[in-house]
Amino acid sequence: MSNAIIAYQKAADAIANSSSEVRDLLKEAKLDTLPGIGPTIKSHLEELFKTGRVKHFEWVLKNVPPSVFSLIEVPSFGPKKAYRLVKEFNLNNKDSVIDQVLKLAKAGKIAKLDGFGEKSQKDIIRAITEYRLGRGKTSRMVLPFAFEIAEKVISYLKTSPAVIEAHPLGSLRRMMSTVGDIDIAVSTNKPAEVIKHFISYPYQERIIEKGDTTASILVSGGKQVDLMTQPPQSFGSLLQHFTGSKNHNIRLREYALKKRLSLSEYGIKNRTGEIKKYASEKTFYEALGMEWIPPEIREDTGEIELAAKHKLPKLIELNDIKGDLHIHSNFPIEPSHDMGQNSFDEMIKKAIELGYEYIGFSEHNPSLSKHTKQQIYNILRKRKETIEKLKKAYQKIAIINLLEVDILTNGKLAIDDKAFSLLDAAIVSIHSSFGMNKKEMTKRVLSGLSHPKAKILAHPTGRLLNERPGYELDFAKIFAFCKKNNKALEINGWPTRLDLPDIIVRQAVNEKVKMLIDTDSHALWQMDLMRYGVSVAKRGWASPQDIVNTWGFTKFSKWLTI
DNA sequence: GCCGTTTTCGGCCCGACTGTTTTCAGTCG
Repeated sequence: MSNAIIAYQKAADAIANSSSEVRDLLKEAKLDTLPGIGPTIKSHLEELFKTGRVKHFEWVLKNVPPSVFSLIEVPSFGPKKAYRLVKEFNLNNKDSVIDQVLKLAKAGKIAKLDGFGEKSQKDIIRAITEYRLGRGKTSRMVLPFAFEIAEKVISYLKTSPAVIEAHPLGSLRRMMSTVGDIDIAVSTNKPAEVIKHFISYPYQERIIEKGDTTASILVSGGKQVDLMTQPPQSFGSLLQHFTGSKNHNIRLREYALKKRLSLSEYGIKNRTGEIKKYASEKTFYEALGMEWIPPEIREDTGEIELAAKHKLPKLIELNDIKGDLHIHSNFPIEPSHDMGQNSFDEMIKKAIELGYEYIGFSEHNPSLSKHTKQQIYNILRKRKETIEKLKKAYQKIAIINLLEVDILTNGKLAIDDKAFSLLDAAIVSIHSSFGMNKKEMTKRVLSGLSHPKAKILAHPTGRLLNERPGYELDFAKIFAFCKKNNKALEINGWPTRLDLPDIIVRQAVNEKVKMLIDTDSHALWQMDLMRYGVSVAKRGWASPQDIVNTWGFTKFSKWLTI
């Protein structure tokens, strides 16, 4: 592949992984701060945003029929094969090109081309037929769903004495918010025994494939789980390779090449061609002169350079969390949105079990349409009385009287100042009119956050994974406001939210904006979902000091001004 | 086209798999 193509792909990747809009970077003349964007691509982007087109691209594309791009959509067709077929048979209709290729293959005309044969022709028929059936396009699972499937399989695997270690691989191990495949690596000296144990998994629906060292099963729910085994002496290299990310591995190999070392899933090859195996990832990274890099940040966004200097930050861990502030009980608040399923008492006991120093209750505000201001006040007064009693009853844990208050379309909050006086502090959030533009939405959010008791902005982007992208906010403005006024942005651990997204967390960390991690629990069991919020924070390079609910209660309550 | 732990020039990740090959080219992860 041409090196210019690689350069363009790297640039595209940098833009996709940037937390800022290209348009904004352009405006602030910060475009070439993105790695992979140099003078040429920068000037192309400037031209694109100024005139809506790029002369250079038009010149390049003049010789590439659009039908080539349609054909590349089909797996097993790359640029070379697609271009060749389009040119050879003069297929210039981008809408019918795939059908035409299928027809040509069925008519036996493709096998006659130089470099093609009967087998390639059959492959083409199969590839297009599968593509037409929509295969290989299964949507990615949200992280907690995939993680729990993997966790069950892994704890089952560990019941076999032949299993020395077992870990998830790929995006699952890196704790990305959505996950494609569930792959698990097992360290063992008895692969046959492990495979046999694996395919006997009680929740297995079907064995897809069973080899000497690998196997795949379908588990209930229709998800595929792949297993690969490796002896302990080479387990580290395998784990490292299949954890990725692709970009992390590429950068790591480029780095190693400079030391005349070549990396692969088998180990590290030195200049004499000898391959050294690694039992652990720690020794693998150490052989490159680096400290071990947590999987969550293996995305080639600076972690390799810092690991080489042994200067990676200390990332937040689950046991740093000292309280959960976004909890919906079943108190009869007659709310605007979903009510919780469990009582204050049940949820407090669960928080104690989790070892928390404090817990904040934050049901939705009473519905505006069904109540007068006075009725809302009365409900909240009754709620405050109940919580005050609980504060006295529980010595082991501090209880905080919060509320999740809607920011209305006009930027006003759903309860008035009199009602606010009944609260310790409030979480504010958007639950309506998602269609507002970036400028209006930013204004609305900042207006809501400006109330002195509004300390936390919940699920800031409003996204729902696999459902909706969320609204747009001007995060530069939000960050500046939060920093100036001592507000915090929430990292919501709800499985389909995971909001803030990790790349925005990273930016908030850089801007020294405070955040906190909540579960948004509406039931007891959901209070265990904290670890997914923590994984988002970790992927955003957050340290304990960035997250206010890692603070002890004294410091935390001072920040909350109660 | 981009970039800097041998560098402002000379490189650019690695291996599996497949097919058409007899030493390689394309696609994929």
